[in-house]
Amino acid sequence: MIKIYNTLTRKKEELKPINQNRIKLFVCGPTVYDESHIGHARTYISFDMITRYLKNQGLSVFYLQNITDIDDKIIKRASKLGIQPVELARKYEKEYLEDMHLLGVENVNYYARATEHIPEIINQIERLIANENAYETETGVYFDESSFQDFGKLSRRNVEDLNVHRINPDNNKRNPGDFALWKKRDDEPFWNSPWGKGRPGWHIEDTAITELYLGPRYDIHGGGLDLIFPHHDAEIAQMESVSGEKPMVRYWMHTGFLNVKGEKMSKSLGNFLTIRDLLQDYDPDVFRFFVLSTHYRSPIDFSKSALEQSKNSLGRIYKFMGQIIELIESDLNETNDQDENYINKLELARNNFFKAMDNDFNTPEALSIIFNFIRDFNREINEEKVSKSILKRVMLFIMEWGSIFGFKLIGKEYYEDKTKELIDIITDIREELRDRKDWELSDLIRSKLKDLNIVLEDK
RNA sequence: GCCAAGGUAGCUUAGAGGCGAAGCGGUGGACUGCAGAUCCAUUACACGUGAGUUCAAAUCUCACCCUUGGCUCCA
Repeated sequence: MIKIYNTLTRKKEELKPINQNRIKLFVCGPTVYDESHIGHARTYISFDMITRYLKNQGLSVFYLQNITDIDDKIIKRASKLGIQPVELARKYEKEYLEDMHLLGVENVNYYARATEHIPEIINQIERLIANENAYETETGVYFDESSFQDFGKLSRRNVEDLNVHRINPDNNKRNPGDFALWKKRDDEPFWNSPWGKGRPGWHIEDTAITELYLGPRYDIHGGGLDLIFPHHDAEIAQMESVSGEKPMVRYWMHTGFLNVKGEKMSKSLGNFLTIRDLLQDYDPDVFRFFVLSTHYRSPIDFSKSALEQSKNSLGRIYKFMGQIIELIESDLNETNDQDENYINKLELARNNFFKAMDNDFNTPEALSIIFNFIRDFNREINEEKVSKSILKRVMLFIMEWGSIFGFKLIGKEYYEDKTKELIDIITDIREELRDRKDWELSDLIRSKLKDLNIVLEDK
């Protein structure tokens, strides 16, 4: 039984799909105006793991993500660079997808661009106006917060608070908390609409897209903690007003922030790190392990030393796997009289592992079970009590872990490229040999290196 | 001000009333020609502070201290 922490109820609830064993999942995608950063990576790695686990548990998942490819930031940046907004958006969308691929995020079934769903957006706004949930002003079309009783139910804010802290009141709006569905603009990229030229507001693309592909009600909606308010509250208001059905989403899932040295990562603080910067220095798997070694809802503090720790921890698992494979390829007995005992131990560990994952995807606890298991089995292996058939089962268990956490444990060497350092060591040793006038061995080294197209030229 | 999340060994993190957890790191030992890997032991008064409830509190209650975040750009 999988339990999920639902932001809406602030409780863990049993996952019950709306439709048999199918899960419809939507996660808010990025606004593609710049390179993606490691905070994005944290969120999308988390939902990738979640999707992998749901699939492992026999659920059929349709994972949809939007791409916000039109908004103020894109337009501003593009005009600064003297290029078309669409050009900028496509460039960063491409980089985003490449980054995700490198990080092993590969379970999104469909990416939906906002600009390719303008008719659906307009149609949804028209229905909101018809329902008297929205109204038109000189500057655009706005959602009327007072028309939706549950407004703010996800973030648990009340409307009065929202109105007090409004920064720039727009006098055309009925309530300060009303948000734009359609912005009337004709000096920027625009689309024609019943309200003239303009472009969509921030929140409407998601509900237009999810209504099209997932319907008015679906299972899980995810995103970063920072989207709860106002974005997800706005989505609920829009969709539940349009359809009259509720809840729009059964389970709201939010990932915690990634901080750097205890502070929020931001460009102004100078602690901003893009995925590309990160991957200059670290293996994607190491970052992935780092992310999954903290619960997805907890804040996670990024630092070089934390990544070093992750690298060593992950290395332990890779080494164990290497050892297992080596033994399976050895001439060990296929079975022995201890097998039953080990099958029981293995099953116990496996059950505990799944129990941890069932509990709101508790990857840190699941990892601690894996490490305990590895220690115990290392001990047994040292004492040479384990047969080949057991080792094969162990291998399958670790690989199952790998498939859920997103690590390819086979066919991937776990070491850094130290070629340059290695050559330095070899040439140093050869220099030592030459000093000793061991011409035979130093010539042999030179010729062996030449076979590898590495040419040494002595002065 | 309002609303959240959090403070657990040197570090990174789980746990949520009852045998002191996992990894990383440090130290010692076993194994090894040496090293590594691995194992064992050890390092640790482990639970922000002060009260309370309870046979029993890191876990529940209250108060307080501290950190971080959100409060219409945000993953």
